[in-house]
Amino acid sequence: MLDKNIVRVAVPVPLRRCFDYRLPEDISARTLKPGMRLWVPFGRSQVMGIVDEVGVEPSIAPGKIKAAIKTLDETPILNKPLVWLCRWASQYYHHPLGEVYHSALPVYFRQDKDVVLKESRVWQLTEQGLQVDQLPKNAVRQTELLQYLREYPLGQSDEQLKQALGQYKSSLKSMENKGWVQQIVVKDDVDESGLESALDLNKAQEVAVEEICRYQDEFTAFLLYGVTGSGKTEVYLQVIQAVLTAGKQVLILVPEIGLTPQLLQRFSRRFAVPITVFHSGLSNGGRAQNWLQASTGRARIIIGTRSAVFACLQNPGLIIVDEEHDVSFKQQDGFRYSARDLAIVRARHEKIPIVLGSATPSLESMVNADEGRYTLLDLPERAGDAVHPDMHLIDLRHQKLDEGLSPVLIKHIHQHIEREGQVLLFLNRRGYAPTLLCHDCGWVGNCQRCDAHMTLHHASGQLRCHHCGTERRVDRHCPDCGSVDLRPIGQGTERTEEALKRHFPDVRIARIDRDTTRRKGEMERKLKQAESGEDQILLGTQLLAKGHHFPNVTLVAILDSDQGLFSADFRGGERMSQLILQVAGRAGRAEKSGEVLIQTHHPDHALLQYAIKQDYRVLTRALLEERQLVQWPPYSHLALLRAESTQRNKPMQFLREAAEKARLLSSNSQLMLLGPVPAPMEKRAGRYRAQLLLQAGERADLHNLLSCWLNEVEALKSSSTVRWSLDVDPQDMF
DNA sequence: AGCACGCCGACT
DNA sequence: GTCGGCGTGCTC
Repeated sequence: MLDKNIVRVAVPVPLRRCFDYRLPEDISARTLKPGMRLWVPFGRSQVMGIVDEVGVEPSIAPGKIKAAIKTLDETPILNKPLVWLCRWASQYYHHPLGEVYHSALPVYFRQDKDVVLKESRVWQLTEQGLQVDQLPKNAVRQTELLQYLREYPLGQSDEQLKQALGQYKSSLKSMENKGWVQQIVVKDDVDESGLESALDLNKAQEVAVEEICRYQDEFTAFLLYGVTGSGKTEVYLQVIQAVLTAGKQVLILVPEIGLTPQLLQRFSRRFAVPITVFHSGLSNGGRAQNWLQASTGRARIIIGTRSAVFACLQNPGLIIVDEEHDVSFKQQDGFRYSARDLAIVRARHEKIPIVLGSATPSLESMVNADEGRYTLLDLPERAGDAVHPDMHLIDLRHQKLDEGLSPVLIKHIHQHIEREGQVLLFLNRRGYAPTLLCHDCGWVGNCQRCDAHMTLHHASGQLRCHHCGTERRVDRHCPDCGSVDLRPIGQGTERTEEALKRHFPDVRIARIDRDTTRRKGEMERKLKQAESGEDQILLGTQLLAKGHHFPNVTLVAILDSDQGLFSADFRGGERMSQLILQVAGRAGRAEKSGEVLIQTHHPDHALLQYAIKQDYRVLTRALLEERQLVQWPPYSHLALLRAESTQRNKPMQFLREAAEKARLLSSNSQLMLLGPVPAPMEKRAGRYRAQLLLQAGERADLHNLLSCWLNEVEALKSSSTVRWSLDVDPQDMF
């Protein structure tokens, strides 16, 4: 029997069900809507829940139902399309609805507190400030601020200044005291003078813009496939212009925080509309404010990382997913959603176009385009005069290497530096050396908590485990036999930097990896310096491969491509190919022609051979044939049940029982069970891990099974002895 | 996930 | 005699 005073509430606990509450007299069932926040008693405490349904049949005895305390909203904080998206995601990823809602909301909204949207303010130069031309040499910060604000006549928010310049507050204050800058309240209709104007488009760009704009009021998915430098961003900008003109909002998803400042600056030079950002670098307060900017419709452009796919929008008109192939769109723990996939689902539901952009689209997207679900927009030319870089393999076999650098490579670095070019080197291993070995007794620096070696970090004199973070001081002596003959084995960026310094003593070398960019803002500072061309050799990990523009780079080299070629993950080849082509895009963008060198022990490997021809289409065809042959995605669909415990046998035992249940349920469907097997690195951070893979030809078969199966899995006694989770469409199997 | 209840070991 | 270990069970 339906009772209008009973509401179903999604509470932030890892339970795949909702809880019922009775409405007290001061809350009317009529004003309560799904998507509203409700303050409710839960266990011994009180939590914020989201109303899922009003007027339901109670699922437990009426006597057990508690009364809700109060509502926290007058209108639903999550609008209808967002409630729909969260419910959809909860079902698709089989993740508790309460937790899905929770990840869609900034932490501020989880508390019993009022959050109101403040006016947005920006800093501008005053007349007086514009006239200042020379500052004392030591006023570095002020000079920077002055220059920077000149570029933005419409002003910059605290947020934007912080992103661009880091620590700036005190310098700005003293400039304010001198009357050079002032803070003004942004009006919603800003004047458009001083903005950059649109660039001329080439034929392909023009077609892309026209195509996308043609479908402004319906769902269409576009795959914007364009090599680096083909002018994807200009296509985005012109399409955004059209959407803004129509009075709608644009949501742009990017893979990394590191990419937001660049985009933010480019957009704010082009559009006179409020822009807001969503990413993990924001404070809680900032997050809440930006969220409100988007949900009230004040912000017209919203740029963010993964979680921004849940940004509540007043009037969305377009979604863009930039670098759609990037794995960071998939959340790797907890609620394991793919922001790219949810963005598609969202666009379809909101009836708006979505653009997926990449120079190296994922195989999934390529197949979707081939089969007509996405409209392919090809940007074949490099804008401007830039040409494809020359790409060559360096055969490392029988070569005498100096810390992983071949003589051929060293010669090329010399040549490029002599010609004033900049050199970019990739080595995907930070630290000094992957491990430390005792030459006398064979002791190696293993991690106690993981099945892994500890990486030697020379500068800090430590062995550090990159999987759990454990650190240990390095002695002069072997801990086992006391010998002093301890030898670092293999190369990391720290060691390669040392070798480079030896070869190029007069050259400025910058190392960019997580170790050298630990401090906040350090990454931005280093990149800025690198982009200016001040450093002649840039050495870094994959951090460097993502979307940064280094206009002076003429030589790019991958020092060790072999580890990617023989990865245990079936996506290893795809990742490696994407990396090579992304990296190649960093070479020779401007007037200087570029060169790309790849060091390998397997110069005949088919993937490398395809990659150096720089034809991603041919490459994907080869990769897809392989996938089809063994029926891996995109030709099948996967779900991975993971389990971990501090006791070695528990995860396997639980997964064996779970597999048995699955076998019983799936006797007549096309479902394959692979495993359970111990995870490739069985022990990590002191926990033993195992996994069970489910594979199905049809997505529907998989999902039909999952719902029933998880209920049974939950009911297993062994399920409470392990930590387990389901990963739908896993990206990284390990 | 929290948080309690509950039944067995080494301590002031 | 207590303090506290973490196994098990519940949360409307």
